[in-house]
Amino acid sequence: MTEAADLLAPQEGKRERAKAANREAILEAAKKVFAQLGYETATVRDIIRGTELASGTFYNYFRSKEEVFEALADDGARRFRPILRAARDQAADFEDYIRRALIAYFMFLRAENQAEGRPVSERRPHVHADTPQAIAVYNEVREGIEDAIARGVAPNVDADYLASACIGMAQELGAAMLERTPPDVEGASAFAAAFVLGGVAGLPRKS
Amino acid sequence: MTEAADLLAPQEGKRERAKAANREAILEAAKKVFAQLGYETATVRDIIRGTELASGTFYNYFRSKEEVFEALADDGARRFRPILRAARDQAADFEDYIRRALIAYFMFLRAENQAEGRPVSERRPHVHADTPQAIAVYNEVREGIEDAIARGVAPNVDADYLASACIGMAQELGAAMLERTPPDVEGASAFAAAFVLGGVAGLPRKS
Amino acid sequence: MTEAADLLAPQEGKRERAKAANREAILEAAKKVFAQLGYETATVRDIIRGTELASGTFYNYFRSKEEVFEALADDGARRFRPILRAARDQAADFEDYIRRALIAYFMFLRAENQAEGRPVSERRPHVHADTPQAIAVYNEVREGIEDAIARGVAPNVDADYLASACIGMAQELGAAMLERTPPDVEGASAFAAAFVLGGVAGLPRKS
Amino acid sequence: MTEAADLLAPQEGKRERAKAANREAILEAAKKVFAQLGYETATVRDIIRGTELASGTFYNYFRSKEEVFEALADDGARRFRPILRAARDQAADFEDYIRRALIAYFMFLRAENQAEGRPVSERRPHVHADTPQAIAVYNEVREGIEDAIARGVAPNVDADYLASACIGMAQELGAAMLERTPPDVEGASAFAAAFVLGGVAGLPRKS
DNA sequence: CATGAATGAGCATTCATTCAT
DNA sequence: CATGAATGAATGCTCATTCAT
Repeated sequence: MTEAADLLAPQEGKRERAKAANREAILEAAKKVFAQLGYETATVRDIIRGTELASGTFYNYFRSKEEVFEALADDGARRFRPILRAARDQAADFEDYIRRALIAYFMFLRAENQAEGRPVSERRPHVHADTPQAIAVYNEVREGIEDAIARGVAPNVDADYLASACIGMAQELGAAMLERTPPDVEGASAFAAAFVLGGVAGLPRKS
Repeated sequence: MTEAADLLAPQEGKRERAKAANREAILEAAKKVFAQLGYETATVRDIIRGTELASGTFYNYFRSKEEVFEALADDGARRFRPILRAARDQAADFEDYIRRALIAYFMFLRAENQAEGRPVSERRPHVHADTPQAIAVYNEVREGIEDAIARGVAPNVDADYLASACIGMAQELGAAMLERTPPDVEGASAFAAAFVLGGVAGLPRKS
Repeated sequence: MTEAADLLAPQEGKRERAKAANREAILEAAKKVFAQLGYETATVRDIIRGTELASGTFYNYFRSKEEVFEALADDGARRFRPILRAARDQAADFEDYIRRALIAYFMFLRAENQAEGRPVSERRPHVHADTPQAIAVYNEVREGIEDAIARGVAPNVDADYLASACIGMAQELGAAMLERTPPDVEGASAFAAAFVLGGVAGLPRKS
Repeated sequence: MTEAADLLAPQEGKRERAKAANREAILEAAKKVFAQLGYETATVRDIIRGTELASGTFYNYFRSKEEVFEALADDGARRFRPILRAARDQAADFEDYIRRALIAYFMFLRAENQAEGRPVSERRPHVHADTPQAIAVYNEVREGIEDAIARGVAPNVDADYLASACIGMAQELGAAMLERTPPDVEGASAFAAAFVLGGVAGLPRKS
């Protein structure tokens, strides 16, 4: 506000830096907590317990658990969208697009989960990842597929069903991939692409 | 309650029958409650509220919410397994098996969910069905597929990946199906079968 | 429910008795707490701290602080109304009615507050009693006065103003009375009656 | 910090003026907030939100919510006392004094509350105004009455009771007046004066 | 065995107050 | 002095679970 002060004071911004760091700390903690406990089970207290902050401080940054969740989802979407977009732009044809998209997806998945995942043996067996990023990516991919069909670059099949099928497959395959050490993005991508392309080929065209 | 039985049955077994009836009532209520509220959101109180029993009585039958959940899952599995088994036994070949299994799966899904579903618009978008039965069936199907590959009736591909892919696809497709009114088991089954069979055909054989 | 058992079991009802006792304990504690701290300042925890019950137990009896408050107010009203009614029915004329009503009011006040009042030296100086009973009685009295004017037994003056004036006077006078030891109901009643009757006599009649 | 500047200081006083302005801003905001929310419900945050200052700044001027409240009360008293004093000095006799004092009181009340009042329908029915000024005036008036009796210009009645009666009446009548639009100071004053004078006339003299 | 009141840990959230900047 | 982020105690309330009846 006072410019004179600004000139003298490069140390101004310490507060801003702390603020950003705290926000990041909360998001980081929330990411872990959501991954380990799931959205419903996770509590705001679990999240702040994962930081060095006090309970009230959480509310200086987010108004609720829901809001952190959305911030995280936005973040995931923001980072994944351009990747998927690039895949689409560079793709020669539908087959190429599928291949690129799947590689992008599995790479993203590995990147996001390299930190630490849910303990291998779940309490709730095999209920799907409801982490914010997963959901964001989920939606992104679904749109991509529906869009491809709408634009006619993909065969004219039931778009909703196809998107669901691909998404479900990729999601579950992703989980399987992540359980291998190291997660073989290559193998999973190749498998998924072949499966989808073969699958689409076998599908009945819509009237 | 069942008068005929009462007539035949001096009073012996009255307790047993009451016990069984109570247990059944709890399971029935739990099924509805899980379907409507989801596992996490549902409370033990929600469940007993769905019966005519007192809260404490719940604990004479189950030690916790988790335990009812598992009982329900076991129940689902117990009822689905023979159906799947029959599909396998009657199947002429792999293609036929897949078709039958998928039809069985989607029919089971519809049957389980026809009662009353979660309000259409979820709070958390597209987090998977976490009803006990779905999970049970999930595992059943996975075993079926892995078994088929192991027995050589299915092409020699990565079993884990294939099972995951099929399961994920079927699960998500099932969700999409249930959102159509009425749920078209036929369409979904046909779609899924074509997709899987095409997909398998496109898959690289393992060395 | 089982009548036979009922016959055998005079000890049945232990639970009911405990329940009633607890309810009473909460009301009793709430009465003290509201009197000492005021409605706003008082917390549910303050109330249960005044009993031997656990925090959650409060909610088996009342849904909120507001609800205890109302129960207390209802209670006060229920006990005061017949007294006031009797005063009215037995009164020979308006003067007699006022006298009786005021005596009834001050007696009720003494009875309610004989237990223990707010510490003489308040933190918030002289903000009026917002105890449930006081409010209940307040409303009762106001209605009595307005009714008397409406029925023509009282001089035709501004009813709203008169009720307010009487109420305010009685309230404050009551507080003053309670600070004398022992509270002289007689003196206060006589003073108040004379004041009101003289006051009414001096009032301008409405057109 | 700049003491030197202060000593030399053409610009001297800038700080003081800012300080005074801030203090005033807080008091002004507090007045509104207390009037709208009531003392208990109002929070320090509500108050500073009504200024352009930062939360911490509040504590450079007042140590707590309680302290602002008292400052406001002092302020009210400081402004009302001379008015009441003037009424006394100009009064020809006791009757005149009462009349003038009540007019002064109701005018002051209207002036203080003309800005914006609490929403008409209170949550808690008819708990008295707990604004600081009202309390200050309350005390001022009480002293005035007790003083008058002590000085013998008023009839020799129970001073404590008379003060209480008048105060209570005026307070409640004031509330009733404020609920009329526009608040008729004239009518209320006339009513109150007639009531009090008549009332006093009817009172038993002390031995 | 059924009952349902009691329990108390736990949760989300608010708020007065402090203190580094 | 002003600032506003951090703090953590306190609050209302829920809920799984226990246990006397």
